Amino acid sequence: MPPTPPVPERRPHTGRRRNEAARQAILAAARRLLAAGGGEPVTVDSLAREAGIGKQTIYRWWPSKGAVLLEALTSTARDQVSTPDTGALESDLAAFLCDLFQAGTAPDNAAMLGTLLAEAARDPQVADLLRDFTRTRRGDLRTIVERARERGETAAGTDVDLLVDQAFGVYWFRFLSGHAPLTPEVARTLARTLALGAR
Amino acid sequence: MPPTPPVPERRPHTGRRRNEAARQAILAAARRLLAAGGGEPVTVDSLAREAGIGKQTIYRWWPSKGAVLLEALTSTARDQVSTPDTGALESDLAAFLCDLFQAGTAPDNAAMLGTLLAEAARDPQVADLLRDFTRTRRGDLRTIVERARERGETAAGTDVDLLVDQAFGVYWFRFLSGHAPLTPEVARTLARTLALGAR
Amino acid sequence: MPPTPPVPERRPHTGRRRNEAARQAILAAARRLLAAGGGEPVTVDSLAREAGIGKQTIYRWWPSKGAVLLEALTSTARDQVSTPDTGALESDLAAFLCDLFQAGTAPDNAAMLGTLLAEAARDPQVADLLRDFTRTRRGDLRTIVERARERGETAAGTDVDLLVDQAFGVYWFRFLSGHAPLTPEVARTLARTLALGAR
Amino acid sequence: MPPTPPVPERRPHTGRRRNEAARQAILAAARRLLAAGGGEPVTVDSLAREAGIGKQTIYRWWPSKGAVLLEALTSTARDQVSTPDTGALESDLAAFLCDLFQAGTAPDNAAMLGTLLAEAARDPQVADLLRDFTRTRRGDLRTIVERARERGETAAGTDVDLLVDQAFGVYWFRFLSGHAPLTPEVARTLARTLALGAR
DNA sequence: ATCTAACCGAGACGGTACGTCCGGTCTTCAT
DNA sequence: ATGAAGACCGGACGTACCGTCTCGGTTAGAT
Repeated sequence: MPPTPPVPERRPHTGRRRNEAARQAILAAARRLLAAGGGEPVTVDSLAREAGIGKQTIYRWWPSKGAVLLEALTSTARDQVSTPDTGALESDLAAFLCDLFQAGTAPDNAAMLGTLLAEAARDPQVADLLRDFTRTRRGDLRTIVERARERGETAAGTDVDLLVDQAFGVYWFRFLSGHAPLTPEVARTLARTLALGAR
Repeated sequence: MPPTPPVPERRPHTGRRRNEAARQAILAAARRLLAAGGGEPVTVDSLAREAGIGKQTIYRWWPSKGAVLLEALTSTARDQVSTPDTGALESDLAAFLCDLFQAGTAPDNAAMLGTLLAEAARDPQVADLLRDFTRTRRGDLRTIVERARERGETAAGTDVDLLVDQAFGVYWFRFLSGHAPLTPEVARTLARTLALGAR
Repeated sequence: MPPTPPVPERRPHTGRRRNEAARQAILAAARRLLAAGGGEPVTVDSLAREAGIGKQTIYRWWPSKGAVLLEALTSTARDQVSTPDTGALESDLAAFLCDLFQAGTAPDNAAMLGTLLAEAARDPQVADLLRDFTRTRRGDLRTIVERARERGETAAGTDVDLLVDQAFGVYWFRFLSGHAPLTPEVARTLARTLALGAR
Repeated sequence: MPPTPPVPERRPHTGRRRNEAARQAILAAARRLLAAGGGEPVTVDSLAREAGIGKQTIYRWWPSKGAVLLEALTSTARDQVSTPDTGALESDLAAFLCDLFQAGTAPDNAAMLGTLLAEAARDPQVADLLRDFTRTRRGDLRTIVERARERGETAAGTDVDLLVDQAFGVYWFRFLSGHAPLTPEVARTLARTLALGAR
């Protein structure tokens, strides 16, 4: 079953200059297919068909299929997680992790991440892009912890990177394995544990 | 007393039996290819050739290539990590994590896991098997924490699952992303942090 | 659709001595499958299943699959064609050819020959056997012509082999190509032409 | 006169066009492999490798391997046999049959036909194509006989189709069975016999 | 107003791996 | 020893997908 019927709004050829509409059509199609669930792999042909464009148009602007999928993912994920500043480490962490868990468990995003990881594991280019993506996210969390350190909320020897990786580690491990939920309750417990451990 | 045996006349399997040597040859070949590094994907043909068997023999006993790879991995990993019992949570954790990190960063296993994850991400059956595998490993770590609880080393409200997932989370996250090392030093720091948080 | 349900009559294992019943079961199964039409290829497995025997039993008594098929065919064809002796070449030929054409156009035999030729064309052993078979049939026809020669019905320089091959050639060519019928009428016309040419 | 062309707006085929060079490379490779002798079966992979093309390109344009082989054969055979016009039936037949026998026994063509027949016998589509091919060849021979009839060289009741099939029948029967040669001498004898029988 | 070069949808191309099918051999247990 | 069952090796099959190339057509900007 096709995930969604091809959107019939005809994009005009622009010629000469890059057609932004085509670019957006590709990203939108990628999001639809990634989110479609069912685990059907997103092939380049299916992506081109869903977007109503030619395969070459994909390869003209992205180095590989995975790069498209990653951009489709990050362009939506970017603004779903904030870096709150409540003045206390635990509540900052709780807010950040609640957002993270919620975004990661939304069916669409979950499907996207899963599909994307499949690509990353075999396509080194995508793995690099994925690493870049997680670097950015780790940076967000680091910012929160650094602010707490400046407020004197953390002990001297605290390994900030390790703390950050404990948080993301729980998230990725449970997301990938699916053996335990990623509820707001868990987020709060984790925030408390981490804040406690940092003191 | 009824004359028929209680077992409802199981058909007494005629025909040639499964060749255990072939099974072991396949698993051994899978281990060699997974560990070969270079990131070359393990194809079914290469696996059959390396093992000196026919492709059909693979598909007769495993549902997919990934299932073979996973079994090859788990059958070796099982006995590379111990569940130490030093009498104190922190040192138990440190010992366990040192082993875990070491096994996970040994070039062979690292290559195996990476290759395997690629299969898992696209083959749901392999993903299930991988989940089973991690469940077993989590059980080992849980055992350590439970023992500490019986010794009264953990606070009442400690979320054991969360503690376990923090440990494995750091491992998997760094293993997959490769943004930070998995040294014994990190293992000891993580053990201290987790033991502290559990109190 | 299976050609025919496996015949349920259980043959007993005899042990020690060759089981003629198994041999006949194999030939009968071969005939059923060859005649089944539909063009489904007769595989060794399907043959064993249809006959209710093991594959090894086939290879114990025949060198290859094709040899079984050929024997299945010849053992039926042998007694469907006679070598009449009416005292005149033309009527002998007509009788022989009528029989030949009739046997060759019976739906079962037609399917058998077609399937068999497929095997012969790729399996040299079968090709040899098929050659032997046609040699026998050519011999039958030669006998008829030789008798006519003894009666003085043929000219001195008549190439008997060529005459025989013209008869069988028409048969095989039309049988294989199917572009024209093999009716008794054609058989009689051909007999007249050949008898005329021999004079 | 209507402004629109009479052709009812055929879809104007977009996309890259069929590569005639690839087509010719495939046919040439098929001819080489068919003629290679040794009886090695022509596999699709070997065909693709020999032609330097992908397997899919074969399956895109031919329904099966056999169809390729047949086209490879017919495209060469077409112009190896002529329809002579010497003014007399017997000499016309002799010339035609000499050509036919010579072409059919040339090692290259013989190997081709043999290999091809194996395909034809199991692939109905190829069988159809083969039938078309023989129809064309029969047409050539018919032409010769028709010309003789116009010259009054044949008796009234002559069955032209049967005469033609006698000629081709000898050819195919001996070619397939290989029990007797297809020499020019045989061709001339057959021509004399047939011409005689037609009078 | 014309030309031209980059863009577009479509889809054929070379190539690699897949999972299935089959032939002929080998092994197990029962008769 | 023979037979039924069926696992085994080897190897061809036809399909799916990737990333590239080529086709006719479109259009922005240079001439």
